[in-house]
Amino acid sequence: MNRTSQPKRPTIYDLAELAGTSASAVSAVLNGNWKKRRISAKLAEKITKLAEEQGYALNMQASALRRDRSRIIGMIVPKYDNRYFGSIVEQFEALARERGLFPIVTCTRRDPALELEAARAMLSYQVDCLIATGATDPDRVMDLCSAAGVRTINLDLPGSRAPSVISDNYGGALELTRRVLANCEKEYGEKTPLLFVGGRGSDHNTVERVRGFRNAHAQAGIAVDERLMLTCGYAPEKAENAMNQLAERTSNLPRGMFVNSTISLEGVMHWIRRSGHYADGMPQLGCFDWDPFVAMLGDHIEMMRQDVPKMLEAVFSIIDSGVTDPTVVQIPPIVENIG
Amino acid sequence: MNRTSQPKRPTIYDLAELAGTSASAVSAVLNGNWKKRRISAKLAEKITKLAEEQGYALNMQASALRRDRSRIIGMIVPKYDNRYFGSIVEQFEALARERGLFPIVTCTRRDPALELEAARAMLSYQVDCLIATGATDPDRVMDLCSAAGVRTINLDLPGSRAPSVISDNYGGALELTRRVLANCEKEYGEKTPLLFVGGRGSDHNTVERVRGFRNAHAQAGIAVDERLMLTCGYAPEKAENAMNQLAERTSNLPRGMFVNSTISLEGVMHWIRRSGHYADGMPQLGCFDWDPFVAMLGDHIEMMRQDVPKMLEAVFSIIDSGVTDPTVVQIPPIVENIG
DNA sequence: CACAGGTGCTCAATCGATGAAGCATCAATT
DNA sequence: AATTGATGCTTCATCGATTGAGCACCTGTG
Repeated sequence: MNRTSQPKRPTIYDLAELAGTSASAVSAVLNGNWKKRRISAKLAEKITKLAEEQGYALNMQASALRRDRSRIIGMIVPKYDNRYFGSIVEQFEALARERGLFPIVTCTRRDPALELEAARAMLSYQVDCLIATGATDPDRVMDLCSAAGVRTINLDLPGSRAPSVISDNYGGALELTRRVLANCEKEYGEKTPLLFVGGRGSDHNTVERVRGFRNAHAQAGIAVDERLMLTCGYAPEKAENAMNQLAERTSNLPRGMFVNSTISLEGVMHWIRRSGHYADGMPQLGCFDWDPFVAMLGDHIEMMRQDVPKMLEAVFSIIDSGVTDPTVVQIPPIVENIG
Repeated sequence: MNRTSQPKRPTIYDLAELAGTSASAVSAVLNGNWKKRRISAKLAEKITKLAEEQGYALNMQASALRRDRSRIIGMIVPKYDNRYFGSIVEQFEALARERGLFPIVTCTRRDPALELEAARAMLSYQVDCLIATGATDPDRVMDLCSAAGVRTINLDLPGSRAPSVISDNYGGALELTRRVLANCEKEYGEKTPLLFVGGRGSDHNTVERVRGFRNAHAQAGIAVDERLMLTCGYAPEKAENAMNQLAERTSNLPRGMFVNSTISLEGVMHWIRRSGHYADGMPQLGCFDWDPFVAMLGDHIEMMRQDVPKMLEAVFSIIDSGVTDPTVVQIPPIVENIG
């Protein structure tokens, strides 16, 4: 197949020698602007064929070093363990490739230190632009990048010094809370405050969702029970612990719950099964995020699905338009119908 | 913060000028081998401080161009829409970083053309090694890479010309089938063949799982019903269509099912809900893959969880040991207990 | 016949980091 | 005084691709 199985990959100089021409001609042909550089179609064809035969692959390090732009676009993402971030990454890669950009994505496990380290690594790889998804400290990431002259865009969680694309957390939470409250009233015939569980009290999304949650209660004429506000973090174990502690404090468990992510829901559901509470009937649930199997868990659960395609379109239209001021684009999430 | 907000990022030459020294001294200090190069601690400290102040970040393109190895390790992965691939990627990134490698991952959406394009792109970025996860055509990827002198390791699906790490699909399927058959017998009091749904008839994993499925039937003294072997692809819609067509062909639907992935299970569950079949009672299910919410769907479902941590340890021990011959390492999957 | 303008290429500098080779300087030894 | 051997640096070529500048050669026009 390949001649004498070269250990080294061929360069434009190797091809030039084989074709009896110069490296600059080869370069011009292979990066497509041979017409501008007035190379004959005959030579172009010869070089193209040779490149194919030799299994030539452009050395992007060399190419990116020479050009001003690297055509690499980076994204940091907290986790790969749910459909929301999974589809963000898939969509990001697809849209990046459509634009001829090379996407590199790295997962920071919700660890602020890893977040900065990852951002630094991306800068070393000369990314033209960095998308910080769900960053715990978007502004520090932004500082790092702006010092290097690299644009940032925040996704999922907003920052204060770069453009951000986020869900309409307030509106989504308002609607989701309304629905769960309505389900409770329909099911149990009484107005009763919901539990709020999951998320960090310090993060913008949680703050906004809590606001929507409170306003929906106010509009329904229901007083929020402050003991039922559990912003304990997103991880399943944290949600489960919070539920355990709640159950120790009170015998009067809530009839309905607002769960702040599928990943927190995992802990809540696990607790419900393990603890034996709600053995007489599941609570009415609302989940801010979507998962196909959660949708099959029963008809007592409502979901808000964040509109990932629209969010990423917004991100790329910011990139394309060159906006850099800290505007916040809010994308309404979608009420997901069961089944 | 940063002086006059330079649009260009500082290079070792900029730092050298500021420090009144040479670029090679700066380079030696910043990449840590200044002791070998006999740079004084005093100068080293001065340069380090200056680098920090100026927000210096190494240009990896330049660095990688100069060195022989890029310290980049690539992975291609079919999808991000399930926990299996999600945890593979997370684990991969963690282990790569532990070794001082920079992981780049790209998702190929089960598209053979995109798979090759992605592999080519990775080669352009001079990856030292490429992990092909669940590749539809691992040997083509291998050919591309070996022409460029880059090692490949297959993960999840084996190839014939590079080392592979896969689950023990035969053993896992044998055990899973046994369990579902036993559940059926316990529940319905009769021996009855299961349905097999999902996966591609051409892929190694599916072939092996079918083999385990058949042998478990044989060992239980049950004849496999050939009309119930639906290797229709992995996508939810494909599984759903296959179920629809099956239901049109027969009125006698199976009492138990072997579903070849969570993603196929999504389609099967959707069909069960929509179609109204099984309204009188869910079938006994077995799923080759794990998802926390599936585990909560009920007690009529068994799961085999692929042992991702062990699989990735195996991958990196192959990398570390330098093995390149086409050995296949099989990692037993884990029976996941409900709840 | 001179000269403009086009065609088809080559030369050489450049991007930033690296490291082998080499050059001072100084202290210790013969 | 001459030699050896550290010590502490600098110089320069190099990695592979890109691109402005420039060199031959050819065709057509006045």
